Amino acid sequence: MKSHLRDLLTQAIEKTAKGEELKMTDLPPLLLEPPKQKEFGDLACNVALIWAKQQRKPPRAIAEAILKNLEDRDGILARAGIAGPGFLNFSFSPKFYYQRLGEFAAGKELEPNLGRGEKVQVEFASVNPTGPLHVGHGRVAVIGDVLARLLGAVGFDVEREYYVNDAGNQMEKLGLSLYLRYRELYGEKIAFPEDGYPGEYVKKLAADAGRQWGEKFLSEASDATIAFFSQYGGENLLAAIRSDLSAFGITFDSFVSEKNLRARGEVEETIPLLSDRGMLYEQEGARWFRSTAYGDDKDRTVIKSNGELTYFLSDIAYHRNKLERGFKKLINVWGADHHGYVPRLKAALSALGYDPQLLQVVLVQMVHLTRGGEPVRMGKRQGEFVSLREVVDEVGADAARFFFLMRKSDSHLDFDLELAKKESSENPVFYVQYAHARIASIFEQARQAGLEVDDVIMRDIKVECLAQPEEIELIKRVIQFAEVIEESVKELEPHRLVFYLLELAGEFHRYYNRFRVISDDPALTKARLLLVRNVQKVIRRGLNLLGVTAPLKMAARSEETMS
RNA sequence: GCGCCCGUAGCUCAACUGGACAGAGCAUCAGACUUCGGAUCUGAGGGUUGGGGGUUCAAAUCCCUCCGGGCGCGCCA
Repeated sequence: MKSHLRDLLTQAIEKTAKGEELKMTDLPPLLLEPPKQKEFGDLACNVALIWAKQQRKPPRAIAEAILKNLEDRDGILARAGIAGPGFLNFSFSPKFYYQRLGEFAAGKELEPNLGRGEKVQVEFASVNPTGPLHVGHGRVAVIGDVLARLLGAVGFDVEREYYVNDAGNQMEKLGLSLYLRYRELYGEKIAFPEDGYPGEYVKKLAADAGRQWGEKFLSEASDATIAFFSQYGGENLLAAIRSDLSAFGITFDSFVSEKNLRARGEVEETIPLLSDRGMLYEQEGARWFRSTAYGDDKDRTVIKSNGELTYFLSDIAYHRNKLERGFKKLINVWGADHHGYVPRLKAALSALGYDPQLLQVVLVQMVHLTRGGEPVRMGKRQGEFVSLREVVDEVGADAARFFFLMRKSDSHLDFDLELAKKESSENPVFYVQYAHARIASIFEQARQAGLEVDDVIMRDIKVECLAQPEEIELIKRVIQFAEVIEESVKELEPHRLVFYLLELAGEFHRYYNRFRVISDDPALTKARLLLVRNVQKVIRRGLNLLGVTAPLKMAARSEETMS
C-alpha cells in the first residue's frame, strides 16, 4: 500500500526539485502514515513540512508544487489534497483496492521478503536447569518463539537456540541440594544451606535417585558424588523444561551447553583475545575486563582470584562462538531483570572487534498473575513460583500464548487466569478465533446451499460488487497485514500482530452483523465469499505466527484446526 | 545513592518511533436477530497523557526537574 504511493510521490518530488531548484539532498526519508482522522484519507505525508524548513519556503507552497507534479497514470488514487499546515493527504481508489485483493486471492505471498536468506539467531528461554519454568519464563519463551516465527516468515534463515548454563556454582548448589535431600531420605538430619534449592521438585528428584541407586551414595560424600548429582539433576531438569516448552508449542534447533564450551577450551581462548587488545588487567589477584572503555558502569571480573572463570567470561565466549558461526544478527530474549547485563556484553563484543549492533536484546518484563482480579501469591521464599506448566494446564496453550503476547514486552503484564479461561467475548483470544470459525461456518453454509465455494477464489469474481464502504475498509485491513508483519519484525514487537488481529476480527464481526455474505445475488455472494475467505486467510496466518490454533469450530475447545 | 524500564479513560493497555480533535477492550448505562454461529453487533458517558518547565510549525513521544512504581547495581549465577 505504502510502496505504491511512495513510488508516485518520489517521482513527483524529484520533478518538483528540478522545477523549483530545491535541494534533494536535504530531504529526509519519505514518511507515509495513516492519519488518525478518516477524513484525511488513507495515507498522509509530512514531507512538505520538513522540507519547508530547510528550503525556507512555506510548506503549503511546496505541497502544492509536489501535488502539481504528481502523475497518477494508473489511477490508483481517488483523492490527493493538502490540509492543515501542509500535509499531503491521499486516498486510494476502490480500483486500487480491488487489484490488491485480487493479488491476495491469487495467492500472493502474505509477508514481504525482508531477510533474503540472511542467517539470524534467536536465543531465548535459556533458563538454568536448576528448576522448573515459571510463568515469567513462559512469557520470555513465547516472545522468543514468535520472534523466530516472524523472522522466518519474512525470509530470514532463523536458528532458535537455547543456551544451557550447565557449569559452575549454581549447578554445584543444585547437586549439593539434591544430595542432602537424598541423605535426608535415609533418616539423616541435615542442615539445608541458605543458598540451596529448596523446591519440592528437588525432594522428588532425590527420591527418584533413591529408588534408582538405593543407599549407594550414602557413604560417598565426595566432590565426585556432588558432581554426579549435579549432572543427574541438570539432565532431568532440562528434560522437564524441554517437555514443558514442547507442550507449549516451543522447540529449538540447537542447545549449546556451557560445559561443552568450556571443555572445548573456547572459554579460555577468549582471554588472550581480550588481553592482546589491552582490555584486561589484574587487580587484587583477579582479572578484570575493562568494560568501562565501552560505556559500562564498571569493569567486570572475568577470572576470580581463586582462579575460577566467571559466567560472564563464558558468555563472552558463547557470543563469540555465535558470531563465528556466521550469524548476521543475534537476538537475545531476556527477562528484564538482566537488563544491567546488556552493556557489558555489548562492550565485550566491541572489545573483540565486533559491531555491538549485531546483538539486539529484547527485554521482557515480569508477569503478574491474577485470578478474577485478585493477585495470585507467589511464595518466593519457598522457591515455589507458579509454574508455566500449571498455567498452561489450566487455561490452555492458545490462551496462555495469546495473553503473553498481548502487551509490549517491556511493560509489565497482568495475566488474569479467570479471563483467559472464559469462553466469551471478554476473552480476546476467543474473539479472534471465533472470527475464523465463523467464516468457516459461512462456507459450510454456502456449500450446503449448493454453491461452488472451492472455486470461489479464482473464477469470475466481480470484485466491483464490493462497493460498501465497510467492504473497502475490510479490504484495506486485510492488505495491511504485510505492513504489520514488517513493523513487528523491524521493531521486534510481536504484540503489534496481536493488536492487528483483534482489529481485523472486530471489523469482520461488525461487517458480518451488518451484511449478509450469502444472498440472492450470485455475483455479490461470490465477491463477498472471496472477501471473507481472505479475511480468514490472514487471521489464520496471523494466529499461526503466534503459535495459536485457528479452529474451524468453536465448540468446547475444539481440536479441529486448519493448518 | 547511581543506572535502566514504566506512569495514558474507573480497570487492562494501544498510539506505526515528532504529526492533525490521544484510540481500543473490559466495566457502567441504553439498545439489536422468525435467514450465514448472540462466543456477535449498535449507541452513550468517561482524559490537563503523574506534576512543572523547556526544544518547534507540531510533544504521550525528545531534553531538564520533581513525584510515584518496578528492576538492576558482587571476585553471585
